[in-house]
Amino acid sequence: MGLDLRDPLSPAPAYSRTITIMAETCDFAAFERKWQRAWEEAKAFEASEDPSKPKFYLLEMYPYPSGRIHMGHVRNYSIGDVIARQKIMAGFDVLHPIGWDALGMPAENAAIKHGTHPRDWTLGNVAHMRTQLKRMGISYDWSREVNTCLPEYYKWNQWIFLRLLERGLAFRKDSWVNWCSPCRTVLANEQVVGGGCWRCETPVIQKKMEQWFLKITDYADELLTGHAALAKWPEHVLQMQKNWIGRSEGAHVHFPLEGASRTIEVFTTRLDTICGATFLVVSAEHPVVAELIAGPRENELRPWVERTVAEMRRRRDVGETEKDGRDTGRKAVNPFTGELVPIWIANYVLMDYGTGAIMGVPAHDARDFEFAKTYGIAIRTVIAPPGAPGPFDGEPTEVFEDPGTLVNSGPFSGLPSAEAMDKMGLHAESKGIGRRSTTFRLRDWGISRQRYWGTPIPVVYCDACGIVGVPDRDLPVELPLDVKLTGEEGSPLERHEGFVRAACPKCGGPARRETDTMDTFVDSSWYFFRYCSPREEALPFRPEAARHWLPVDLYIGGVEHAILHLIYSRFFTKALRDLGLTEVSEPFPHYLAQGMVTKDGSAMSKSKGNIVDPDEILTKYGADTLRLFILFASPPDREFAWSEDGLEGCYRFLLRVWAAVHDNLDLFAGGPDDPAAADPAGPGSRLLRKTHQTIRKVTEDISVRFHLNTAISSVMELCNMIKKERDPLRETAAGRAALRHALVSVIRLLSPFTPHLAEELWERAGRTGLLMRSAWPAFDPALAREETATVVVQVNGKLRDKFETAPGTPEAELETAALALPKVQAALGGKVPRKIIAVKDKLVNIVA
RNA sequence: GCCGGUGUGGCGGAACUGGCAGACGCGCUGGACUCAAAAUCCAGUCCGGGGCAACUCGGGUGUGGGUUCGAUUCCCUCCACCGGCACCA
Repeated sequence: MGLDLRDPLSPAPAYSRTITIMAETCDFAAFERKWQRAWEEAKAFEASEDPSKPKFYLLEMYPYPSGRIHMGHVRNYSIGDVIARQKIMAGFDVLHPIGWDALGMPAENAAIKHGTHPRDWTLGNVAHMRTQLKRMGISYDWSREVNTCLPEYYKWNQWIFLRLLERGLAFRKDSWVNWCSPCRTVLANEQVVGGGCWRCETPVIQKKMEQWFLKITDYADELLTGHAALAKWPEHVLQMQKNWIGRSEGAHVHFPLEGASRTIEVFTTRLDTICGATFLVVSAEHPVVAELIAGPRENELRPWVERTVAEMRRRRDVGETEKDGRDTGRKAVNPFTGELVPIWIANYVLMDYGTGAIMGVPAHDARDFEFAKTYGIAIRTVIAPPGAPGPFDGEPTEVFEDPGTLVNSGPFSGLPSAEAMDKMGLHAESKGIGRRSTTFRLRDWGISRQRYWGTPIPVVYCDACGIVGVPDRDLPVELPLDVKLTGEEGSPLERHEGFVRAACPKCGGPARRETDTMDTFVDSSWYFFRYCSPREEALPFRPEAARHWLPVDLYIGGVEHAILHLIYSRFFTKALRDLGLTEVSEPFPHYLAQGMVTKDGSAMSKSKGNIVDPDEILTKYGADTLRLFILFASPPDREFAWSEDGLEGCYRFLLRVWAAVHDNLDLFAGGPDDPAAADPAGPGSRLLRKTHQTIRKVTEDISVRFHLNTAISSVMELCNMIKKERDPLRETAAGRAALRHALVSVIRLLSPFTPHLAEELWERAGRTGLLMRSAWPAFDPALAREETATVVVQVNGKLRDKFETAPGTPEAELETAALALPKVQAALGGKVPRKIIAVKDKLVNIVA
């Protein structure tokens, strides 16, 4: 070989080879466009819903149309494309859709800044990004494209909302909510990350507002138990969701208030420690506080309570603060011991978890211990550590939080913790003083947003009828386009008279329209259903279409949505199931969490200034090189480090493939590739075997392990062998057949990764019809089988020699052969083997 | 603090079920081609020692231990980094 590999982006040189073949310039730019057009004309990627084929629904997270695609998108969509294309060739009916998560604040902020309309800004971005994705050659079924900012999409957000409203799963609540000042809107708990806004990182403050919520907590238990069906999710994502849902088993117990008819209810996960409850603490925000402080000390306590409440609201979500409390002077009865215990108000008890009140068991809870030490409250041991001698009547000097054996607990003394919790729960239930129960950390999903560019919440407020849902026939409630976006406080919709003023659908009287819009995570919670029947006009999606396609067979996307989108979507799917629209309970049984794209050690970001723009790379190298590199440099679920040198290496590899095919172009003149013409025992046998081993490896790496990087390296290995063995092989007919078969296999195996180059070489090798329409290569296990096995010989575990043998040679023969090796004898140095371990086709280890 | 993940050459990474550590690529070194450079091609490249040499000896997968004939792989300890949760009773 010795082909001239010119820079394909320089003008085509009139260059001829002196050997046998005309060198054609490898013009990526030209043939990438050519094949993109050919696929489009052939509708090669439109899902057929052909019942004779097995279906495969492959989904990648749809992008927010921010303006341009970034490397994270390139990676996500390149990974998906390899799998989609391989599945298509393997005979599946593949649904591989794309759309736009097109509502949201950036559009509105851009509009305020640049005086454009969010709609124009968004649609402009969509148009640009669509051409970028097409330039990447991703195998999307563009006929199913959805765009959430169009009324034809968000109409169905409203429809679903109304169904949830009818079932009480959407409700209005006046509560403290997370407020982000720069974004001028409320945020859901999931959207507060480390105390700050998930978008702009500004610390959120608490505001009391009446808001719309979706009752995700109704599904808390199922969201957790559903994990059993998610065996193909990464462990850490399940763990994150588990933490987020925060299920705790325990008991609710009533402590009667002394001198009153009411009780204070607490939640505990350690009912076994209740006899050690020497005080009660209520959150400073607890409604009972007003009653507790009423009386002579009110003037003393009220200012402290007010200060503490203000402090707690400001500090919410920012870690531990010093414990501070006040004794109310009031007492409650411990229902298990009958003792009177003091009631304290403190800053360390959260109002929105459990009941907002706890029993203080200082001997067995570190926080209560700290509090009791500070304020001199009695501490009593009720759980003995295993094997501890006792007695347990004095005050302990440290906390013991593990389970143990009950002491000082009346009739329950002597029981182990687990058993005591059961018995004491039953006791509480029979006496009517409490019940065993489960509590969750998960909160209902606040979906109201005080911004313009979102789905209008379809309700009106009528003085006579109250909250009234907009009737289905009046959907969509369209977002008015004639609004003034000024960036002032309050929703622009509030100031839009024509929008706000409405007639009550019930009584016809004057009514006011809801001006909040929906969280955009509502849109993405069901978009994968819409893809199944994207132009459906009677329902959000056709149930039969959903039945055909759902669940999504493989979902690919970044892990940053582990407890946002991925938990909301699971909730929506269950809610839609309960509405009778689908039968699936889990939308994504298989989730592949793609790793981050980094450069110089940190994630690509504007603030770090380490962004590489895919457009630049596409212009310089083309789509195939970019795709290949981003898939080759690391496995999909790991971090990916950008490197221009590595990219260059992939580019060179593709030129070598181009050269290898052109250098042997004469072999393809004789008709189709026929592996039978290659002789498994003849001159091309090594290459033939390597070819079939490579087909096997690439097939498995793509479809079983998703190790796309090793799939690519195995094709590289095959290319290296082709190059090395080319000249002698061309001497014989069998050799030429093996060479041709290997080259054709390289083209076909590369097609999911570098589809344009593969199509181009397929055509140049004389094949007719699209490579995409041809079948995925099958491997012949007989041809892939090694004809010899290498047996390594160790002496005392150290490698000393190796030899070749026929596969399946019995262990006894291997032992004899190994002992006969001179190097082995030398290593033994006359010592007599004590033991010999032989493993068929693998090794002999001689222990002396 | 609790939970989860990761740790392998100069770099990205490979080794699938406990059996040849470092595939493939980058980078680097030397050579060919060239007036020269680039590109391309060929050869080498875990570390250390010995040999003119085909070679040979020793060490080596974050640390320390364990199980095993044999450990990157299984178990325990510790360390580092990344991520989640965090006064959740």
